[in-house]
Amino acid sequence: MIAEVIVDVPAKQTDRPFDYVIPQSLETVIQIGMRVVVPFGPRRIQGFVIGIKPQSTLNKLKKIIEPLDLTPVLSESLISLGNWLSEETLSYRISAYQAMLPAALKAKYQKKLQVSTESKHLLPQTLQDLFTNQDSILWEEAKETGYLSLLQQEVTKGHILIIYEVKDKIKKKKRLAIRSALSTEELKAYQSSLTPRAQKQHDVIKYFIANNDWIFLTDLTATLQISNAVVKELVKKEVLEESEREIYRDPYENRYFARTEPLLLTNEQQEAIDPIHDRIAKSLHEVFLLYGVTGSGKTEVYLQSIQKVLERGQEAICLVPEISLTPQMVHRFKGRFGNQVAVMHSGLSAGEKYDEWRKVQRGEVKVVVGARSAVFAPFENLGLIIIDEEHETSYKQEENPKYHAKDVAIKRGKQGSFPVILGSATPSLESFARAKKGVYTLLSLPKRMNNQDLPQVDIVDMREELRSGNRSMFSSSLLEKLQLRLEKKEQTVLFLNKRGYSSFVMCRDCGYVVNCPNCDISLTYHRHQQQMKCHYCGYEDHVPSVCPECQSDHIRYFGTGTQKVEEELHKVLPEARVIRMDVDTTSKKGSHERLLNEFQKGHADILLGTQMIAKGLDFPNITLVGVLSADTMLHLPDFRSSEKTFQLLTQVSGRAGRHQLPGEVVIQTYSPEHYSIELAAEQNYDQFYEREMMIRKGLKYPPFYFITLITVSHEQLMKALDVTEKITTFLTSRLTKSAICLGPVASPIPRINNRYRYQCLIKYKREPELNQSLKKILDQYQQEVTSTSLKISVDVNPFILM
DNA sequence: AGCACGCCGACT
DNA sequence: GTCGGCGTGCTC
Repeated sequence: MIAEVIVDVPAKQTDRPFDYVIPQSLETVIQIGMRVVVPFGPRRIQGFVIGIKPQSTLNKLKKIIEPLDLTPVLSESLISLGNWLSEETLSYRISAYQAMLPAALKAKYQKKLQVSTESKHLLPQTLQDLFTNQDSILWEEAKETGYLSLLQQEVTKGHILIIYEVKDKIKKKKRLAIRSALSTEELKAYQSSLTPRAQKQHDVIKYFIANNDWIFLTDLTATLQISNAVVKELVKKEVLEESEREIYRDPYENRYFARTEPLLLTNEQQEAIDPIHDRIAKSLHEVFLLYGVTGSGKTEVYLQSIQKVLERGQEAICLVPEISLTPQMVHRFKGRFGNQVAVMHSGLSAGEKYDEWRKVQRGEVKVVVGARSAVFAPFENLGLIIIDEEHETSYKQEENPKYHAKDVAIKRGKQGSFPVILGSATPSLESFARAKKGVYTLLSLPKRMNNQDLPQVDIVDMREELRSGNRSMFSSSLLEKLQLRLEKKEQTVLFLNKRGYSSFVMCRDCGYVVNCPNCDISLTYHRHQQQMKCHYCGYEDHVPSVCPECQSDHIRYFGTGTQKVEEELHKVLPEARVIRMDVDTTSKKGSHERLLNEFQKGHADILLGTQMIAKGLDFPNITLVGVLSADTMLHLPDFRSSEKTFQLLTQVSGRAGRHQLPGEVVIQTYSPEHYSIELAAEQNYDQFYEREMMIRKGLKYPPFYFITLITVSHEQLMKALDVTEKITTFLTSRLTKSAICLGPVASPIPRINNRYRYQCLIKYKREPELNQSLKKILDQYQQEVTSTSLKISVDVNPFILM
């Protein structure tokens, strides 16, 4: 039989199946969806079997070397989903398949030089020394010895072989398990033959007479209070046998989740859930937009919908944005569905991710809660996909394949004929517009659960503060309220919006800003290392003490980091206990949850943080939320900046007063009259939607138009510009009249790592030929892409326009 | 992506 | 006359 294999070479020319003979011995083993090792040119590489057929049109085929899996890692439906994904995102099929699997399944390649014992003595002395203790050395190491040409001579003589190894990236975690090697009768006989002094052995035998199953060595020694030696001795005597047993790493091991029962739904929740339950029962595909204000009980709707799916013997996926940020969410799912839940998020190690994935693959769990890539969970009988906080940008992957989890979810929903729920308090304009058009079904939860009032929001004009002589980062109003909370022993959350607002070094005399020499952006100041770093290429430099332009020593850093805010806080409120949450304090595993726990227990008065504290916090004692700089991302070159600002502010404000105590919110801003800030303060989504839609319509942006962004980069500015120009001309000629092709324009970051970047932005309504045209472009420049430094990136529905 | 093959300049 | 530079094209 012949296998069609997609090989692990992400390139245009290899983005198609290659035929291989399945050797007789593997005919019953090799299945569609398995990873295999195949010879490819002189190398050995990994590939995916995507088809099996009796014959090939070619006649001199190579053989599959070996399978890498015992069971397929991709089902046929996931393979076709992968093909769709590569088609939609214009990426390679191999990249699409790999994006659907845990990283642990990506192959690791090693090139080695190997010498056989017979030919070892034939080598020149210098080379023999290299192989004294080993039969092979890594190619990389060989390069460093400087004997590479000498070694290559031996390769041609046939004394040394070049071998290519394909390995899995991680090892399976194993533990030693023990069981009896004898029958119960034999054990009893052995027991009676023991001397009375061998008490411990006696205990072990007694245990195995009662239990003849496998037990982990560690568990056995712990329960019987014995040492390993006792067991090892019995293994040696062949009374017991041992075996390496594969185990799962459970990130939530030893954690207790209080069991919860379905809550009684409010009338509104019931009305929202009815149509969902109906489509689940009828196995109908439909997309629901669940639009519910913060605290309206969306999660309970999710949980009870999943319940329904499980009762029908189907499985469900719930996507949440970066789940490690919301341990509370995990608690709710584990509490309701116990060990039927697998959790997948970026906080897990590669091994843990792999283990969670395998629980799904083996059918040991029925529910997955996870970040973006969990949308590919290998369930075979899916009944529901939920996307919580559907407006979140983290659902879009910025690397190839540049997919949006929402599109994948809907595709799977259509294929499997089941509903998809998109939930948000601040839906993306795209989704809300679709709901209004009837493409999605709108379900609303307009009221908070306990009818709590929305918090009182104050907008503080920081320009006024400055005029009245307050140069600190806290307005007098915020400071006053902070003091009041300290007295009343209530908690405050301070939110610093850092995105698009990094600390940079500027000369106060001449305005010189320290820039990266390779990229056209300013270097970011890193306080703890006293260094300047470029976030795009990694360039590092010292902080200058005098201005390189005008020699003035009035050069200092600008921008507000959480550390600086913390210092200021200590100055003005020395008695306040502050917990700071940012990338520095949460980089260690589990530290995120630990800090939140401390805050919840009341070990601090103020929680100070960035983006990451905007979601999921639901603590009864928080009565004040302060937003230190509401408008920093309003001025980014992004047509979604108003939308993002509105969503973020609404989100943050929702943190206050979720329980008995009423909440207050202070928003500090330099543009208090901006509609996204004013309307976020009122929590007025509907009016924001209307305003923003008007603007989008005028500017021909989504949801009125689709957009696709092409970015061309090259070491030479002229080349990048020239190619972009040609692409723009080509596209303009092939698109319909209603499409707009903007370009070539310099990218908002015109140079990264010494590569100049130009873009072409396409806005269109309906362009069925677009994908075809884009493929043509990629084909056209394929040669230049491989031979010169030209790079062309295509992003269909981009979220970042840089 | 790698790697071999192949055609030109700088050395023993 | 050979070593090694990297342009070109292929990998079942």
